[in-house]
Amino acid sequence: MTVRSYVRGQDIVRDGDRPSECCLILAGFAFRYKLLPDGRRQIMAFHTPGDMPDLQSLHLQVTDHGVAAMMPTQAAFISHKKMQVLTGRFPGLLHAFWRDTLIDAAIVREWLVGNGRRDAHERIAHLICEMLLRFKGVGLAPSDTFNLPATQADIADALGLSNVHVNRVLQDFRRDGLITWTNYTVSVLKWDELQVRGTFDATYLHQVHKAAA
Amino acid sequence: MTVRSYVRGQDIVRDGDRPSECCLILAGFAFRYKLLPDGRRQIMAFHTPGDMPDLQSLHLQVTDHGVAAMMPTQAAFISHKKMQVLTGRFPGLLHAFWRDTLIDAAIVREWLVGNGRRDAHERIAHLICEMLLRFKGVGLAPSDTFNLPATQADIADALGLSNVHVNRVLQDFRRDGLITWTNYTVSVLKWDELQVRGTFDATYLHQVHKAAA
DNA sequence: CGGTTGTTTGAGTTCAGTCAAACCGGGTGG
DNA sequence: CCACCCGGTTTGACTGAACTCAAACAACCG
Repeated sequence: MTVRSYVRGQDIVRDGDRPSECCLILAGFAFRYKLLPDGRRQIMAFHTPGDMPDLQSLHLQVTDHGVAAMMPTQAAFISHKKMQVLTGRFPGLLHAFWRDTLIDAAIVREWLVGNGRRDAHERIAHLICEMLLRFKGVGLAPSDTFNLPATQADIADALGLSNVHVNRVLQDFRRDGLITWTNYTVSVLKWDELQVRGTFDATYLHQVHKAAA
Repeated sequence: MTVRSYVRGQDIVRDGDRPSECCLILAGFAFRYKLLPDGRRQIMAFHTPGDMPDLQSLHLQVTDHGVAAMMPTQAAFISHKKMQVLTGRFPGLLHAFWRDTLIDAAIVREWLVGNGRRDAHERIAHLICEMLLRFKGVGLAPSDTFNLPATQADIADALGLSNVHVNRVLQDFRRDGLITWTNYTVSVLKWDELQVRGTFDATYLHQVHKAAA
């Protein structure tokens, strides 16, 4: 097992690789993304410490998307061989990993709904709701405030919008007193209303402890 | 194990259920979908005979989306208990199921890219490319022609477009001699050009036999 | 032969994109 | 210590892809 460090923007896993190890985020923030030939980018997930964004490499030879750091980030790498030994010995672990990839997929599906059928305001409200609950679940948002090292352009690429439009929607939400969002720090001021604006329903997160919010 | 029959539009798995069994499509066609409170719909996957759209229910208590029949369809239901016995006895099966859910997720991610960053022409071209390769893989498109029991409104709900716009794009593709699409039968006439128009790259399908096309 | 479902066409609208410039704060080097 | 730069945010003006609404058309079916 090796640990490596990354700076903002650096690839942790490269699209097209054939990894022989899985990575575990130890500290920092990462996202998964795909690029179209002409440079358009779609971000498909945000990852916090404790996540293993790369579990699929255990079964799928070639990686079909990249993982990049959003800020100084440390990741541990565990060889597939060792993973197999571990899961062979502790079948519970195997099911936990599988479950993890299933929740991951559930979140991507919800994003698909957003990019397909929600308008810009709904998408952004929904994303904030999701972040807050997920971050609460892992202790990254003890109050209704959390740190999110994403630029407005990153948010745009996650939600299929332009950075300009993200900016305008955020201003609307600020004007309406729903949130504050400065300096990579997000605070949710009116949770209930934000949920409504985002047509948010937390079922898809499959959280065991229904985090109160 | 029980077998049930469904008509077009009927739910095979209902959103919000707590299933105690997994379903296997035996014949027909199905899709997975979510509805927003006001009725907007997002289709998240199409399924052919042999697929198990519901594998996630093995690990996630409550279903976060529906599965519905696109035409007269038969599905077999296998209890979770039996699934556990099977996978316990044949660990290879367990990994095959996991792998299947991973590919499923990879396809959803690619759809996310489409709905987020591809325009209408690209989305539709991409979907046709994907369908052709997947259907070839399971013998449903021996030539470059296949049956797809989806209305233009279904396609619209899969791609985050309006039915009217889908119609207009299809006319463009027909005019350019890329495809024909009548009576639920799709033929790809210019595979190479269609791939270009859809910025299609088959990596994400993780097909073992690189299906020639 | 009506009724129903799906496709096609036309006209007008809008949400979000593009382009371009101004602004702002933090870091750096002269 | 300040001028400059750079990444990120904000603002304004204009554009356009895709949507909505509404009606016509076509095919199928009982």
